[in-house]
Amino acid sequence: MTVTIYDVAREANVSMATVSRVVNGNQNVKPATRKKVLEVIERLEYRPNAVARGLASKKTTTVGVIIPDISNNIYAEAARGIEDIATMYRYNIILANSDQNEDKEITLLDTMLSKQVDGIVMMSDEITSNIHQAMNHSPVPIVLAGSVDESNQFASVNIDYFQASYEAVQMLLNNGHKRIAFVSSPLNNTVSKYKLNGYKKALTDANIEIDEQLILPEEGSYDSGMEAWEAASALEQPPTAFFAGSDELAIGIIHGAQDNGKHVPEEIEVISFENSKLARMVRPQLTSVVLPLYDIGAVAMRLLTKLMNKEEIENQEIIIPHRIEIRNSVK
Amino acid sequence: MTVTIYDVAREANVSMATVSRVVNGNQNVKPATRKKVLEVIERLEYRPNAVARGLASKKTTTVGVIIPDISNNIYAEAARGIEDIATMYRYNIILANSDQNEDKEITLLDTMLSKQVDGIVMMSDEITSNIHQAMNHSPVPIVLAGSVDESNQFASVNIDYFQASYEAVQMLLNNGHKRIAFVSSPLNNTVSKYKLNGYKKALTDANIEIDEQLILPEEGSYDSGMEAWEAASALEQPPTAFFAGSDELAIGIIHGAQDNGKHVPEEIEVISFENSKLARMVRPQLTSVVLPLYDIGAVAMRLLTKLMNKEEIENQEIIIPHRIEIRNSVK
DNA sequence: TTGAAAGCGCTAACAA
DNA sequence: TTGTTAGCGCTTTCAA
Repeated sequence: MTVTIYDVAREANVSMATVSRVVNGNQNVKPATRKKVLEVIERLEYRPNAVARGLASKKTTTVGVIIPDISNNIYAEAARGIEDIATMYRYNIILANSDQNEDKEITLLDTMLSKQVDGIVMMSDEITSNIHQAMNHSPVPIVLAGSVDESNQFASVNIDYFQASYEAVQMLLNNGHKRIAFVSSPLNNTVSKYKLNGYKKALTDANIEIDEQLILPEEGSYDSGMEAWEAASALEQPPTAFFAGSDELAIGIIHGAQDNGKHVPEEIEVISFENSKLARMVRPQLTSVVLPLYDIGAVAMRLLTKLMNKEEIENQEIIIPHRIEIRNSVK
Repeated sequence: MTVTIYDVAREANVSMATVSRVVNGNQNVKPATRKKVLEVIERLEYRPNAVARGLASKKTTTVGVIIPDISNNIYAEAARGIEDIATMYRYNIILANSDQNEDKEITLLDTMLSKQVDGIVMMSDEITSNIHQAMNHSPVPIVLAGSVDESNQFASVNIDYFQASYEAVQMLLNNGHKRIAFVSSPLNNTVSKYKLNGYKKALTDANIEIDEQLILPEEGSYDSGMEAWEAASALEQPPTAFFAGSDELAIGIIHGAQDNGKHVPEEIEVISFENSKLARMVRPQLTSVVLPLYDIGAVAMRLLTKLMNKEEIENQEIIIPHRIEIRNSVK
């Protein structure tokens, strides 16, 4: 029913090997033969079976992508970067959501390997030792995107979260703030930990004592931003500025403040860490560290192609540059 | 190097057929044999090769997902619904972005079929006749999610866009508005066309003449929402209410109005069509038709599993219920 | 309950 | 430049 390479060979009066050659663009085929084969392929509407090809060649030209949650813009943006570069290099992507769950991440790694992917791009908030081990067992290369592995063993693409946070907090410090709140995801998230360290270092360098009450680990959602504002404003000495770990958090904080009659940035200043398109969709618009998610995904995928190709890599832990986009939530 | 079913068979002193049976949960295996095989599998860390299995069984347990753009929240939400149900039924997903481009959509269909997916979920703004034809050539089932095919030939999952729009505009009408603007994506988008028809019908039923100047086809982005506001407010008789095709558009319109000193909803009322999490992240919060993207994706995938399973389907054009979420952008 | 054997559709030596 | 021939790792009759 389905037409196979064998049907084409018969119709064109050549061997399957020759058909295979023309399909794969092998130059060792006489132009006349190629033409004849191509005609038959078109006439029969022959479509090579990638599964059979994968079995024979041990390459599937598909890569696995494990991310926490595609419906979260942060990851979706990265996924787009990954897919664009994958397409550019003629790979397809098997995409799966892990919900940040260690068991799922490990199961997913296993599933993808059983599907014989040629490589994997992974985004994970915390590379636990179990995941570590699973990754080490992989016969194909894996690169971490926007995820840091503290053992520094795996290929990865990130920005310098510590330094970026340091600069963000410094901006607030330069505006005279002494009480700056840190609002970010739970601290088992490795990236958040780096952000916190940057925050602390900036304060310490400015000779400001760290007040644990101002460190508010939240979920990253809009609502938890509002909650963070409430918790912070209830303090005896409330903060006058916020360093938010994401745009949603920042918007939640700003709305929390505004709903209570506070003006941003006149009374409360807020700096975010993400710079998604949301940053421009609030009043005041968000001043934010730009986290180049698309680029992180794209560079990670590009790195993976090199690894799959067994090219020599000078440095497999890539740090891409960051900057701060100045808008109106900071004076 | 990699361990195969053959290695397991040898180690366990059984035939490959028996190993295959235990791996596939076939009941015709003596418990003792099963136990022995399972032990060897564990000891050897045997992982079945899904590609070989796919070639032999002609099933890959993977489905293709073609969507316009994963970095757009609308599609990402649907993708999550698709993936969740796929996972539930033990399918993996090959995800690709089409950017609404007909050529890409057709190429993608072809690529996925060559990878031998067992089925396809597709989201597309316009099912052109070329796509139509490509879909008809598919040996595996395809279901459209949140996409309407005007020929009514394919399985699909949608809400009643016409009726939902009718109700939204009616809500504005009931508040006394006579000049209501329609702002939505370009009208080659089939869904937008239905929305426009709902809008027109509501006006006509209220004996209000349709003013083409109030129909503003935009891109769907925040910026084009702002532009729509500007264009509309520059009219001799500007609209007093807006029906926006997406949350971003609605927010752009609201900010456009607010930046020019207008109050929403006191002076300008806006109703949206989407109800993403953005709807709550503006002031005033958006009153919006809820477009249940996650559900659309989930139901589409569920339908696909039935089709792949060759189950009898009573109705392959599913319309799921919609409602309007009342918030504060409408009085 | 188990095994033997024939493919699934293709690639990749190797030979000619 | 082309063809022959083994596989790739598994499923699936068919027999035993």
